[in-house]
Amino acid sequence: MLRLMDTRTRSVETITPATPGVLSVYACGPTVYRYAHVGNLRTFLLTDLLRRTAELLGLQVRLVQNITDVGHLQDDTNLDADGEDKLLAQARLENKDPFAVARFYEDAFHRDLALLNVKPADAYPRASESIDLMLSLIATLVDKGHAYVGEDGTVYFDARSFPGYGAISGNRLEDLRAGHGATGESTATGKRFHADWALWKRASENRAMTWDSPWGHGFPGWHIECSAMSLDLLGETIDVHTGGIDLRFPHHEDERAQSDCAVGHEVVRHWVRGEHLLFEGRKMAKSTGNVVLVSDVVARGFDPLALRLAFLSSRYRQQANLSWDAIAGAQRTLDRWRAAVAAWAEEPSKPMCAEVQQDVLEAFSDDLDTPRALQVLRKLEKSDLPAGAKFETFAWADRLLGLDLVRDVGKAPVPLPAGAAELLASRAAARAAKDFAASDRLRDELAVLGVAVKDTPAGQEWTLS
RNA sequence: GGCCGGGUGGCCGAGUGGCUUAGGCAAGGGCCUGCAAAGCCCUGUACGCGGGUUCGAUUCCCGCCCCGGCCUCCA
Repeated sequence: MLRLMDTRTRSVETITPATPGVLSVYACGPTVYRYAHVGNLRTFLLTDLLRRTAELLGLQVRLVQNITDVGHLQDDTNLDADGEDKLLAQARLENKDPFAVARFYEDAFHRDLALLNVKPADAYPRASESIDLMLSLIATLVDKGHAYVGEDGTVYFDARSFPGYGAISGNRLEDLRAGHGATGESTATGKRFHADWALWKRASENRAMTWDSPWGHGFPGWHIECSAMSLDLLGETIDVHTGGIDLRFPHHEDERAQSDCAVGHEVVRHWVRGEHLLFEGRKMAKSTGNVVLVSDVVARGFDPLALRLAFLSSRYRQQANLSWDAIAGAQRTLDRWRAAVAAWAEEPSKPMCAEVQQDVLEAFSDDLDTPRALQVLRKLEKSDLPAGAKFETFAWADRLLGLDLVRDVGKAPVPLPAGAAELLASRAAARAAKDFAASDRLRDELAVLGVAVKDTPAGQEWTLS
């Protein structure tokens, strides 16, 4: 049985799909105006772990993840026609068409997911291609009295029309400060109430990324896209909705209000959110200047899956403090496990260790307790169970871990650099003759070529560094 | 002002009303080795502060301090 921390009820809930056997999951995706940083990816990994666990438990998973390529403003309080969209700002910076920018970073997003072994979702709907869905949802909300056209021509959701507003975030309408952050002053002109938010914004004719609508030429607000696309692709009941903790408010609060008001009942059954990743003690953010990309991890010589392992070593709903040391430590473990798995694979296959298998699956089922699962596997690694059983169990567990642990099994030997074979032969001869001065000199020469030599009872062995 | 999450040994990080009190990294000692490397073994008794509940609290409750985040940009 899969259990997850539901941030609405604030307790660990057993996940029972509304449709038996089929788990529907909606994951808040990226706004594709820049590369995703590793903090973003940690949240996407959460969805992947959920999916892998559910599948191993025998559920069919229907996963939808949106691509936000329009409507996400730099500053949502600036609701006039010049409100700057994140994508438009980036397009201006890069001197490109905004949709070209969006497609570029969307491709990068998919590549990053692949590098982290995150399985693709079943659908990646784009906001810009779901405008009709949003317009019809907005019309429904206006008809039902949950939305109104403000004096500025923008369509707003009436926050006070949804009694459950605030249930996710714990924010009470009367305690919300008007305006942006602590500054206090609202800059929006057409709202009836400061907590109302825009569903459709009026825009001037010459603005890019705009569409015609019954409420004039304009563009959608950020929150409405998730309601529209999730209702369309997953229906009026969604088992699990994932995202980052920072989306709790206002994004998810507003999405819930829109979806529930449109269909008349609770749409999302469970909200699951990943905590922030800190880097060197600070939240990873552009404004903090500590953004790390997958490409940065690769540039430092690490396997992207070392990053995945580093993430697995802490619980998704705990803030984690990542560092280069932590990634390096994960890389060492990853290397050791891959080598061990490859060595075990040489031994006769034995049945999986059922107890370990059960413990690992139970750890994942228990609100994705990956640190515990890793502990179970470390114990197995050091146990005196047959190598064949260790191999089978690790190979099985990798379906959850996604670390390519069997990558080096039966791997063809890597060719030596030119001249290295001769040096190795000379060194073997020198050692046989107990000429250790020559032996040490040859070891240094091989190291320069990138060949690391170590001596074992069976003779010298080498690896490429 | 409101809301959320934390404070665990040198560092990172699990966890728990008592039990041999994770694990990793780093450190020290040892085995092994011609020397290294790798590996293996051993060592280090920690839970922010003050109260309370309890036979017993790091774990539960209250207060306080500190840290991170959110309050209409954010995974």
